[in-house]
Amino acid sequence: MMKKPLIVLTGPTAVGKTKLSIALAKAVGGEIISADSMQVYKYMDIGSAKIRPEEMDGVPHYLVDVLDPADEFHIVKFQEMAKEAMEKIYANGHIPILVGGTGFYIQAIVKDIDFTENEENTEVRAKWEQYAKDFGAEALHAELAKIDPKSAETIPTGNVKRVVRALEFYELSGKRISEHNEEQKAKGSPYNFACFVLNDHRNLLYDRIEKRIDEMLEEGLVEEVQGLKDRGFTRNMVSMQGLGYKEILDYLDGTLTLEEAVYILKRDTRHFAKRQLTWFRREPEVSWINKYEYDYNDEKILAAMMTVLEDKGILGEKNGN
RNA sequence: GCCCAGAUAGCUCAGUUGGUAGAGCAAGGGACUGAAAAUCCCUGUGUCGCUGGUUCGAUUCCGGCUCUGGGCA
Repeated sequence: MMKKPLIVLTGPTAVGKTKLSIALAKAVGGEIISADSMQVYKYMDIGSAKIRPEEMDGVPHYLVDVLDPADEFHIVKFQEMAKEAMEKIYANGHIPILVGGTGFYIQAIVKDIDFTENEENTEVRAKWEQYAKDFGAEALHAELAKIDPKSAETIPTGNVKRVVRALEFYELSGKRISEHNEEQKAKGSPYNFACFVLNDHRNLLYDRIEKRIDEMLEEGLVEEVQGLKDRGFTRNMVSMQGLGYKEILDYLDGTLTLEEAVYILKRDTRHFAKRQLTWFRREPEVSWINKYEYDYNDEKILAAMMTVLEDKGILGEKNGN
């Protein structure tokens, strides 16, 4: 059976993915699935740089504006929802386009990573978190070394979050997470896919990030966060840990001045963009689209993308319809 | 005009009882498989303001100059 087509458009925050995604979808007859951990949430429009309905220009979007900020969202849920959306898009005779900056989420789809090993169990996780608090990160790490030495070697002692997950994984599934990871890494993709990473010179990207944050503030980011606070959403929720939300929340709570909050927000968004690029760099099968190589011209960029899609035969099936 | 305090990494500063220097932040690199806009790891040479002097040797001591704070007139 022929592999189904899949297009991915990613890149660091604020490079211009959203704008390009619409042009791409129109050129290819695609429908968009957001691979973004914050744009899924309702009421979080400004801070998540969510696409506005009028910007969609008729292109169907999935996984945007569908969850309540109090809802849990994580990679497994994302994968489920995204796959469901893909089925609909294929049924429509269209090509799914995954658009977003979360490399981990994209990989979960492209490689179809298997997360079915165990059910989520907050008790086990809470137990190990408490263990770390009581006895320290080193003691926790020592526990991991007992059952999964390989993971213990790879995961730094200080990264309590990942040590806890490794311990949790073993306790719930009886398997070592290091083995699970190796299996999943070895997998090929079930899709005929192309993954584009949109990028620009680092300093220009940083300029754009800062400018965009200033614009968010002008558009009413503070008011948006105040509104979320009024609705009872709190910082312990995953949604409120998003960039722009946690910092403004600190300001509203009086922990920071607005100036400090904005400084931290800009800085942490820069750090985030850098981390995103680190992730994409190690992905072997991606096509880098450096905007400066195309004179910042969307038509040229689109033409380059179309060439890749044709070479990979991704548009072939659609034309056959 | 006079007095005092500064002038050291992109920024804020520490330090060298004279043997050419180090923290935090920024910046850069990396990891990541059920919190990922999260979590974590690694990376510090710069005319020590300029200019004379003392000295084997000055960023460190002395003089002058420039600039920046603050004070007195």
